[in-house]
Amino acid sequence: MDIGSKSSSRRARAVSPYGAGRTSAQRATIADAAERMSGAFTVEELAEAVRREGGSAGTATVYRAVAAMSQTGHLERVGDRGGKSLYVRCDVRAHHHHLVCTECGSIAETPCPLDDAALSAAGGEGFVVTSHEVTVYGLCRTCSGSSRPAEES
Amino acid sequence: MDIGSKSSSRRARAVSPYGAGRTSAQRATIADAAERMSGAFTVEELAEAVRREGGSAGTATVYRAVAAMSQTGHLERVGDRGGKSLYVRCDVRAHHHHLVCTECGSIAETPCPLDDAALSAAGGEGFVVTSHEVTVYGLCRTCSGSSRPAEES
DNA sequence: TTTACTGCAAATCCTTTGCAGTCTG
DNA sequence: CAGACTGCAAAGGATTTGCAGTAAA
Repeated sequence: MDIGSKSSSRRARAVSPYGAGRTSAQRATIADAAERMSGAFTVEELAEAVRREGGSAGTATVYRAVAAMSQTGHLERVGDRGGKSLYVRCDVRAHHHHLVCTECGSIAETPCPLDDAALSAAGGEGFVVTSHEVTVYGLCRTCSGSSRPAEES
Repeated sequence: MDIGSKSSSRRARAVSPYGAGRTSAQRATIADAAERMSGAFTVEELAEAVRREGGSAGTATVYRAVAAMSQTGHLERVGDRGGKSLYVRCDVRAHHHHLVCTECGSIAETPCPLDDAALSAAGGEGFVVTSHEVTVYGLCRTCSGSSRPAEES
């Protein structure tokens, strides 16, 4: 999100493997770690994963890498957990959205359920739709199977 | 959002006028100011609006009021601008989503473009859909009229 | 050689919290 | 009266930034 400084994803030159301008060991390891993460993760968790993989990267570096990868679409921010931003790795190629399990936090991709007609209809008269975001919350297969679907504050 | 500390919008008892437990002058003024805000606003902007209306309310109070109103659905967080959370006043009664103008930041409501079928289809096998969020970005009537409709997702 | 990327630590700064006093119900 | 709500100021804590050093191109 971040309204006001909307993403205008103009792409002029081919992006580097991981969205970075240069290929440093850290950026590569960070991208790799992100690739292996299952579900959503915080920057902090990603940093831990990097170290676990044997790499080293300061907090600032991870933050900067995440920012870079978010800009190229390799990563996407999908909300927050306890004040920390949550990100998920994305398949840059296809337009898709996310299924978020409110029980365990796992995230899965889902094809876009909206077509152009639905979108322009949503926009209505005078509103030019340029992009959209859809997030579906619920219980993943695992969570819906074992825990009671109860839920009430 | 805030995955992990879900939102279960089940309401048990009738809510007070503005979602507060008690009706203090501040809460009333804050709710009023929110009512008058056009588009999205930050807590800080809401506080300014309150003072402009002649009321007084400390920052902490406004934050607490916003939190309370968010919980009752009178306010909804719709992203952030420069690190500050953005909120919009909502019509509590109907299920709807938001149209966000990426040019001026104004926000409008739009009916939900998804039906149950589309939702369960999105969830697919094993995922139990409990709620969802849709945000449509584009240019509002005003902005699309005067500025070039460039940009593509 | 140029300059993007790193790291560390200091700095930012939005948001939350502790507490004592005030006011609603 | 009980306990919600306020305000002020002091945390709290995620994210950013300055700077000098290192390495990719």
